[in-house]
Amino acid sequence: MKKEQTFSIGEFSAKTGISIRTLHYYDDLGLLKAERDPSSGHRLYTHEDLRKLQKIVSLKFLGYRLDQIADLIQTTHFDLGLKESLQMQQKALEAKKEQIETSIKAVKRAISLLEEERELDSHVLMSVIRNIQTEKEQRLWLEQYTSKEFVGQLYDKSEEEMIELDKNYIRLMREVKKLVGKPVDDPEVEKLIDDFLKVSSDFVGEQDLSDLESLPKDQAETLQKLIPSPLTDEEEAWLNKAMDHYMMAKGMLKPSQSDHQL
Amino acid sequence: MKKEQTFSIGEFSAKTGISIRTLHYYDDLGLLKAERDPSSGHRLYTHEDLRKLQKIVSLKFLGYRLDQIADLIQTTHFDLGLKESLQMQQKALEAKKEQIETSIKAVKRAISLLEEERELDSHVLMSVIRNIQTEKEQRLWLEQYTSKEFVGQLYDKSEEEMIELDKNYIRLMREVKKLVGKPVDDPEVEKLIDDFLKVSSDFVGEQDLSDLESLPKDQAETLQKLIPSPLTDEEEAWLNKAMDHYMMAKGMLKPSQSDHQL
DNA sequence: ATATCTCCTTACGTAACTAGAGGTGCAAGG
DNA sequence: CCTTGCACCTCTAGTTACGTAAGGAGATAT
Repeated sequence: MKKEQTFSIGEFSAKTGISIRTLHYYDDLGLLKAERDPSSGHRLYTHEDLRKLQKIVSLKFLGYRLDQIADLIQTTHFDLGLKESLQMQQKALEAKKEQIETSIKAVKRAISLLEEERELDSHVLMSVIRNIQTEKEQRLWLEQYTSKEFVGQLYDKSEEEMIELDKNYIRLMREVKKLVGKPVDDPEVEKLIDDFLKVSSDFVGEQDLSDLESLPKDQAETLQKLIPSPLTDEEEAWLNKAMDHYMMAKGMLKPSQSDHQL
Repeated sequence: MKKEQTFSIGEFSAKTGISIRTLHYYDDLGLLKAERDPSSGHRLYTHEDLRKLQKIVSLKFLGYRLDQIADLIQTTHFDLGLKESLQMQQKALEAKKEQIETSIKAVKRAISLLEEERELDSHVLMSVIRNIQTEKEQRLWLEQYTSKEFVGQLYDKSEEEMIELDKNYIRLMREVKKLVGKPVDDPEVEKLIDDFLKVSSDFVGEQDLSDLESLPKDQAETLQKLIPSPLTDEEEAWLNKAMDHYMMAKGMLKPSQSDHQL
């Protein structure tokens, strides 16, 4: 005759910090079935249940879903089989972590941009964010066609450089949106294109562009999908026209696919 | 007459990587309403919609919920008002990140324990995990009653020390589970308690225990809730008895609340 | 006798989709 | 002409891990 101390669901909930509703739920699922007081129908929890619940909570903490936990708590001894499973959990968790870290990076950059500019076009901000979001894909994609070093030089910049680039980018986009529609030979427009080219060359730094220029045209389209533009169709068309005109005027040939993407 | 190129939902989905279902869903929500071909009823997406979708995806990336996004995409210009909102996002994201990091830590430790031991009692492993999970609370709680330095010395150990401690812990628990029921004056039991005390003193290191011993008894209970034991009631009771006997025999007084918790 | 307390069950709400069933319109192949 | 297939449509239900609320029973306190 063990005196088997039991607890009501309320006591058990208070003891463990797990809500009554959750205990009901686990009971319904069969994950943690409590005995019943035959007269009242009230659930009775034992010390044994307490340990079982601790197991459940721990496994949940490791990232397992309840149905997986239902399987796992059957076994009283863990062996190397669990190791594999744990390694999968680890990978899943690390993926989540990385994705959150990228988001944090984007949020931070958005904040510092807002601090500098105090008001900006939503499309512009969005395109900056989307750029961060897709950076990894962009790199992987570019590495396919160029080299790892090239990509590294392109992307691995310091915090300040990044912000500087963002600011320039924003300024340029603002200008474009302001000047759109003006004749392509307007001096203001010419200055804009000048600026554009300067910022672009700052961006790529002192590296060799031949890698980039050897990209076939159809793949440049794929790249465009990865790097979103904050411009409307008209703005984009106008900018292309202005670019072409500038190139022609300066005798820099090739009035075809001018690429103004950063 | 703008030629307004439009896309079917399939094309749009392929272009953006967002599933057709999701596009339907966004349409139903009113988040991204597509025009309809009057004859077929098919959805028609424009370039405008593309940019809107990019905004949606970007905001989702920043951690906003769809209903919040529905509000946010109304405004075409962002200002300092958004900054606060972004800072909240940042905090939320960082909280998530921390929690994931703790989980990763737990998973890693579980893995390395499994590698060392190759098979172990599930309760023991769970209690190790739960210990990691509640470490923060334990620290906060202890800091209330002792000092920050004391707590720091207790918890801030190197990776190897941690694993070493875990291994000792596991060994002790295994021993307890093996010897449970033996008479308290059995030499094996005595050796176990010896071991227990040695490991405990290794754990607290060369620091002053007076801080810990001044904890009132009722609060020691609270601590027990935070630090789960992998032992069954019998095992626990037996261990307490053995402890008391050991203390008495060695003339170390106080046969009351022996505390074998790590 | 009534109010309060703890417990019970049933069932709907949440977030952001995914999956499936069942149906329409249109083009090409037999 | 009929069928097949494709791309699209709508509508319903399922997913995860609960939270919240409604309505009721039995025990205790005033």
